[in-house]
Amino acid sequence: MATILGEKIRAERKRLKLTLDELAEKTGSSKSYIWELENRPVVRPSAEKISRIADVFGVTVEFLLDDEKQTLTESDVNQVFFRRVTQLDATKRAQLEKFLNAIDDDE
Amino acid sequence: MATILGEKIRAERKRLKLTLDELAEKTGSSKSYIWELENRPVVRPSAEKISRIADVFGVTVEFLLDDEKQTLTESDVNQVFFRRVTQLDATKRAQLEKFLNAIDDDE
DNA sequence: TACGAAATACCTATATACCGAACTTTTTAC
DNA sequence: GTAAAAAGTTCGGTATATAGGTATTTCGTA
Repeated sequence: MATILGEKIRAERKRLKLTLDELAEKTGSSKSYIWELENRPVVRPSAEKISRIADVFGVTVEFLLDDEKQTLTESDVNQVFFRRVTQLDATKRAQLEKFLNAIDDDE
Repeated sequence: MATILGEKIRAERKRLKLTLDELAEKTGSSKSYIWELENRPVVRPSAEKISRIADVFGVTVEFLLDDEKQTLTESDVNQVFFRRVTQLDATKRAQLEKFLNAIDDDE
């Protein structure tokens, strides 16, 4: 019944052992609205609310909003790949970006 | 008169040489609403809209929303890059790995 | 110059984000 | 047990997000 976003919010709230009221206060919301975010079948919160919630949880907005992304940690494979990428010099990094642009055809 | 968010959206849109109409279409919005985001003195867009706009621009939601943040940091750039990579299908991901191997000559 | 098209600015209407307060359920302490 | 307190749920109302229209400006080109 709840959205994936709603489930994530509830999970993180529970992880931090916060009540609806506490999370509401920390994010400048009402507890009824936090409840709605967690439970209603369709929600469309403002960017500002989501941003403040992400702040309290210590996660990125992207993590909260991306339904594909169910876990906080990247896979080990990704971590290795990303470490190599961050260590590239600027020229090679630019080459890689260009290559990514070429194969990642966004319609 | 416009918000900092509005100015950022306009700046990025211009950088990508997009019209209001084009950005609207890419983000599933109306052009009038994109105009309002850029020009109205107060706006409170939904997380979904901002997320889709950030996607088109290739920036993080955090960059768009944080008024302090006027320029993209290294970690913003990396975050977007990594996100794109994780969303590639297996074939393209393999291509990218191969390309990385080619340019990343570990002496 | 003029004319159409494209871009921009603004207006109106509708759906819904979000709140406060009341209500119900669960937990805590005696 | 049972009463109070805390947590969670529901609901009605108001403000506003957003689409879709229309008016105005800019721009290319003959």
